[in-house]
Amino acid sequence: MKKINFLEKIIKKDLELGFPIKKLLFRFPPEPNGYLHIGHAKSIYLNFKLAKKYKTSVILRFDDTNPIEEEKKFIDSIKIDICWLGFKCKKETYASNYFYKLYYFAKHIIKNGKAYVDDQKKKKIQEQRKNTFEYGIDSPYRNRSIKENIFLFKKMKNGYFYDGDCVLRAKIDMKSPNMNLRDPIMYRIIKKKLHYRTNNKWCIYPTYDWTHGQSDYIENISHSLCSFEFENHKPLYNWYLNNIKKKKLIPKQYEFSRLNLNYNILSKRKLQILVKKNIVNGWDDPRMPTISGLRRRGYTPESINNFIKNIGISKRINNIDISLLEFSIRKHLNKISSRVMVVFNPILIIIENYPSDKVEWLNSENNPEDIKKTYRKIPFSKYLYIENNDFMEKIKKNFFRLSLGKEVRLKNAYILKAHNVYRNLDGNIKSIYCTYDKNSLSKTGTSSKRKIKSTLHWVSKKFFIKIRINIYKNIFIEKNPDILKNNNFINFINNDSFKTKIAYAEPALRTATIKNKFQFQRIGYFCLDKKSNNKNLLFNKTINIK
RNA sequence: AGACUCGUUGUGUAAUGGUAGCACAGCAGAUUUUGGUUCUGUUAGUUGGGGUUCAAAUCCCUACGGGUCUGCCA
Repeated sequence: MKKINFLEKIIKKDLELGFPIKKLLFRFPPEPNGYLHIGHAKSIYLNFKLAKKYKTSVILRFDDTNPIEEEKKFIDSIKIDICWLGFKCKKETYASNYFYKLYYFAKHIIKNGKAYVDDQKKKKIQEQRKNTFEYGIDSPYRNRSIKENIFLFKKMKNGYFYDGDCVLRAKIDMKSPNMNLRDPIMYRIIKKKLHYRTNNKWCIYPTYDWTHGQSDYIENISHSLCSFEFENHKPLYNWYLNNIKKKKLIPKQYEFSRLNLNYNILSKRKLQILVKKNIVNGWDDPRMPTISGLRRRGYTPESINNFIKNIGISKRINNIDISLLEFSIRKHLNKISSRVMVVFNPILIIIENYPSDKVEWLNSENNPEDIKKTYRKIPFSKYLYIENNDFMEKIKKNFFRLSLGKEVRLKNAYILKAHNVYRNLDGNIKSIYCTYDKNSLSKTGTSSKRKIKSTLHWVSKKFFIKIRINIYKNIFIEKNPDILKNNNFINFINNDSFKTKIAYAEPALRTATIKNKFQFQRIGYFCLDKKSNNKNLLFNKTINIK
């Protein structure tokens, strides 16, 4: 039986009660003030999957009501990210398309005596609003005549006032326990920055609360799904809708819990602080939980969508462990990535019974998970590098790799036996003298009966290429960086979250492209960074192998 | 302090009055030319107290705990 979340249940019930299925319509309403992050992926996935299930669609609506914060570049990035995640919107709209309609609705509300122009300063209004355990007090301008309000609202719109001089307020209830209903602001004057779309056409801008429900109404959205912080806004959402003309479908708002990811912060505003303070290198820094950051890190759309699917939708506070995300990406990358051999901390192997001028180009399988087998050639020679920590001089319990007198398999090559080590003057091991069994080549079957417990990756000293690798760790050292509130998450920055390293890779990596995903065998998953070039190959570590 | 809201193994999420299940993580074993993958097994849960009922995670009461709200942000 398929799991069905509480929102699907609500919709199912609506349909059972007679709501026409053809009128189902959803929306995704980002504000273009930053890049999308994995929390948005949850909302995107939810809406698009519902739309798909009921054969309807999703409108992408840019909630662009605050010119101070918003920019065109964010619009572009948001569209790219949604597309990359694999979703297609029915159409793309803008709240700013509805500024005139909203103005008309506002006049309607004023005419019904339900809104007024308040000449007080911001601070005064805030004082009068009081707090959650004290009644607010009415503004002295609350009972202006309708005629005067209409007159003043027009003057506001026509630019007679300056930023902060006055606002339009809904006349609801200054004593409401819900602060959102204590005469909320509907319009404010913003002249200090022009809107990136409407330019200087408007100097009054509708607030989120005033805009959102009406935009849903205009677009015939049936179910307006948002995260829990808007829960206390729902009575206001409904109040506004009840106070505009209603000839048609009234949208309904439902809330679900936003995504919280351990060791991460999922708030555009907070992520912006990381960008502005240069704690990270831009919105697409591979440490960022942004869609663009995850993409650059090597995450696939499939892995992100699968992760979102697995965590589900509910109304309770959730703290998702990062291991769930990691599981998703490993699962997908295991299926699709090409296996290659890269040595991170090299130690030299000298094969005493292998001719010094001989080179064998050995066949090597690209991906054992792939049904259609493909192969590449890797060079084998007398001098090789293996990982430093794959060798231990003395045999130790639970250590299956190379030690003196013991045999290991070299991946795709021969069985190797270590005999001696050569030390530097400082006592560190410089190289390991070994012999190989020439009848033990991989897949030839000759020595395959022999029980070899361990298989090592390696590169040829003569043919390896140097690559640079970016290695990332969690950007925060605290599981819940928001624990102290007040933007103190900065205190928990992990100063050790980024490292770069040189490694020795098999020559096949020279032809890597940005679309390829690699498994550096026994180490992890990696992909080419956008800053890589032919001379300096640069890789990002996506995730270590388990 | 109030209004609204949410409490199910370590983490998520199902079960809408009838066997508390699934995924991740953990642990154990098997397989393996990646200490990966795969497969098998396994540990662990209904916040407490009362009530209704043949039967309660589910309904009622109550206590406790978490979250949101005092922007002219969204």
